[in-house]
Formats: sequence, C-alpha cells, structure tokens
Amino acid sequence: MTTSSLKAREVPRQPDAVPSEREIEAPQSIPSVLATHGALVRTRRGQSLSLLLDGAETVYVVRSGMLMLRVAFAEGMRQVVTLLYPGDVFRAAFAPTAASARLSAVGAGEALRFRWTVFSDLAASNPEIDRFYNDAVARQNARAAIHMAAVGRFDCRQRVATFLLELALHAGARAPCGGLDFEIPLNRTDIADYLGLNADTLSRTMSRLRASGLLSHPERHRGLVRDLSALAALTPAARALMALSGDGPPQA
Amino acid sequence: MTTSSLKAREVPRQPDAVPSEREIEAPQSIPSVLATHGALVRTRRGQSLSLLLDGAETVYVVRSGMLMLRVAFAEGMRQVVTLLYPGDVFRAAFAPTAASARLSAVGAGEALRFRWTVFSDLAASNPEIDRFYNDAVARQNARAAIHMAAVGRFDCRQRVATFLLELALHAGARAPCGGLDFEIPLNRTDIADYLGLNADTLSRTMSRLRASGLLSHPERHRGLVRDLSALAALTPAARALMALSGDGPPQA
DNA sequence: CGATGTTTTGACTTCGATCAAGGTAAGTGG
DNA sequence: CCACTTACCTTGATCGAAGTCAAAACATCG
Repeated sequence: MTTSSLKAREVPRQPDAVPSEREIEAPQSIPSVLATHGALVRTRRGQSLSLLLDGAETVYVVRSGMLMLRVAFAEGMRQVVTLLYPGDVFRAAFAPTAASARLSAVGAGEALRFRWTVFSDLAASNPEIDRFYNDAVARQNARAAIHMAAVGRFDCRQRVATFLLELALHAGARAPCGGLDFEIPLNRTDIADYLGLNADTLSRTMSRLRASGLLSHPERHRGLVRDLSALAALTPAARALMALSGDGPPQA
Repeated sequence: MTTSSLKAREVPRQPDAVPSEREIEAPQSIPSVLATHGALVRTRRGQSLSLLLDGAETVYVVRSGMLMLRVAFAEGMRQVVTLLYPGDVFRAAFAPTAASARLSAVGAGEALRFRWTVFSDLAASNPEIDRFYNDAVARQNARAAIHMAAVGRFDCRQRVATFLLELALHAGARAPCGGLDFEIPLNRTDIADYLGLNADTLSRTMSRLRASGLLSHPERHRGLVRDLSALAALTPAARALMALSGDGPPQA
C-alpha cells in the first residue's frame, strides 16, 4: 500500500512480540496506582502462586497472561474452577480450604500481588480501586455462572465450543485470512479439567471440530477459527459470552 | 412479627425444640445498619426477585430462607448456579446477561434489597458493611468452587451426598435420635438442576441412599441423616464443606 | 372423590469414560 | 546428526453410568 519499502514493516506474528490490541484494551483497565503498591510477579508456565504470604491472605491482579485455580478433592479428581484473564482479580479466600487448591500460571505473564489487608485498605480509601475490584468480582462471577452451566448441562461438543469461543473472545486477534487467531496456552489435560471432561474425549471432540473445518491449529498451542459465528452456533452460551467479554459493558 | 394464635408459618415440627446453635451463630451476622437502609422483601416459594429496579442494579442480602440463581441457555437446559443461604449476598451483576438468569426464592424467607449504588456507598462509608460484603463474597466463591468440582467431577452418588451434607450443615438441627434433621426446600427438579443431573437419576440415587439406611424422609421436604460421618464419607468434598459452613470463620 | 402435580421405578439407549496402543515434538547427550 | 528419553496428543475398541421415555405410585387439594 504505502511506499515504505525500507521501513521495517514487520507483522508481529510471534506470540511474545506484541500483545494484540484486544489484550491491551483489557476488560477494565487496572488502576495504575495499584502497580505502586503491589509486588510484581512474573510468571512462567506452571508456576504456582502462593495463597498465603507469611500467613497472611493474598490477592492477585492479573496484568497479562492467564492464571487458573485448580482444586482436587481426591487423587485424580482435579477440576479447574476458574481461568483468570488480564484485569481479573483473585483473592485467596475464594479458594476452598481442605481442597488442595492451587493457583497457578497458565503461561508467561505478570500479576500484581498484595496482602488482602493492604488491598482492602487501598480499596477503602480509593474509589477507583474499589470500583475496579467490585467490577472484576462481578464480571468473574457472571463468567463462572456460564462455566457452571456449561459443565453441568452441555454435551462435550458444546463445552469445547464454549471454551474455544471464550479464548477467542479474550485473546483472539483478527487473522489475515479473516478469522480469529488465538493462543491456547493450556494443554489438553488442563482444558479437560476445566470442562469436566476426560482428556481423551476432549481430544476426540477437537479432532472432530478440526475435521469439520471449524478449527485449525496453525501451530502448537494456537488455534485459528475461520468462521466465528459458526463456532458460536455450536454453543448455547455464545450470546452470554459475547455480552461479557466482547463488546462493551455487559448489557442485555 | 406479631403472631396471633393462628399459625403464621407451618406447624413448628419437632426440631423446633432446639433451634440448633449452628443456625443462630450464622456464618457472618448481618450488620444491623443494613436493615435500616434496605427494603425488606418477604419471599414465598418460587417467587422471583427482580435483578433490576427501575433500570438500576440490585443487591440482595439473605436474612432467612434460601434463594437460588438459575440460568437457562436453551429450552430445557437449566442450571441452578448457586444456592444462597442466610448471610449471603447477591449482586445482580453476578448473573450473566443473555442467559435468562432468574433469582428466585426457594422457600419462605426474608431478604434485604438495595440498589447497588446505594449499597456500594454504604460499604464505602461503613467498614463493617464493607467487611461483611467482602467476606460474604469470598465465602460464596469458595462454596462455588466446591460446587463446580462436584458437578464437574463427582459421580451421581457423590453429588447427592455433597448436596445433602451442604444442606445438613447449613440448616441441620440435631434430631432427638442423635442424627441431623433438616429441611429440603427444593423439589427434585431443582436439586437435579443444581447438581447437573437428570431428575430421574437423582430420584434413583436418593432411593438408593434411603435403601442403604443413610437417609430418611420423616416427611416431605425434610431429610434426616442418622450418621453424618457416614454421609460425609460418601463425598470427597466433606472436609471442605465442613471447613466452610461449619466451625468458625473461613481461614486456612 | 376425582383432578393435578410431583416423585418413583422400569426398560432401553447413548454418550462419554476407560484402557491400551500408537504418533508427534521437543529436548538431550553421544 | 542421530538414537533416546520424555511429555503430550490422537485414535480405536469396549463398557458402564447416567440419560430418556413411559407408566405407575404418591401427595395435595379443591
């Protein structure tokens, strides 16, 4: 288009290079004051974030990347309760005790860590923080309700479609071909644990989606959906998900 | 409040004798100031509580009885996302939009209703209310995590045992025979929707529990568990549930 | 007493879990 | 650069737990 021949016209294809626009205009922007009070935690995949700090309850605010809360009531019965996206907040008391709860990073990213007492005081004295926290909690609860219904009532194809749509809406970038391209930072086992499915069943289901042309894997840990509305048609929760993470403030 | 000699409620059954300490020392006592600012709503079974009030978001604080949040993404695919017990708080934004979310009363009870803006201001100016709200939200999230794991990973017997234990812990009264006696205000369909089960399967499962002597129904909408630890042994979530609703404030 | 709604039970079907084998990728050390 | 390990993913065959459909039993109530 333009005449710039020499200028580096690089298209940031690499995952780490430049965060997609969508990731930047995060759901609710995190009050910048928070950064000055919290400890910055850089996460690597699989890294576990402690729920207690010298015995005191912690709070995490996700800046980039993705966290997950996993509980396990018995050997081999693990459930990923929640996925936390940028702009989300996690208070340690959200996790049940006596359930081997683990908060861990799904991939590389950054989070701010506070003691709950400190965070709570900050919120009490700063309306912006208070609002941020309350909005985040409300949004996450609404998302959890969708997740609950999906795990409780959807069949395996619907669950997988729901999950893919959720990812695409949160981290998707318009691909050159017109579809949405997004990272899938979780491995099969974790996705299965999130969806309440068996890993084998999950794999089969995704294979079927791939076979039907709805989904493709340009590379490992990456998904490409050519026709988002076709994917959305597979899950009853499509509209609710879009209202939540997609365009603008949640409304009917 | 004034009760004529006519029975205002149902006939006070046997458990009336000792109103169970557990029920009295409710999870977190509701700040009494709230009553002066909120509208008192008396609920009847099945009554629906509106999420909006003149277009403004609402908040409910449960004083007695029980509420439930139900979502339905498609015809015949209903999921009861959450049960709200006395001391719990529900903000309308916790429900996903575009999901036919309905907050309704499970039985007779009382709730305080606020506009979110008003409630939020109250919390900002009154630390006791702020703490109450934050504690309630945290506790409910922890409970939701257990529920999530149950629906995602437990088999039908484990789910039913989990549900019964939850009820017994929340509303159970020591029965003369030594067991725990509690109300089961939900009908089979609602329980099934809460547990992500089919109503027929649920009925079968409860019949089996009854046959094994673990559970009995002294009367309709009532359950009696003679040996609580035997019931607890059936669900992997027993310890987590007890830590939550049982003894003392939520902490590790 | 029938009328109505809820719960239980039985017979049958199905979806997804399980078990087991093979495939792919990426890293590792010779 | 190639065997070798390790971790992750895919696929097939089989089986059982839970869903579906239909009818009977039970409550509740006018």
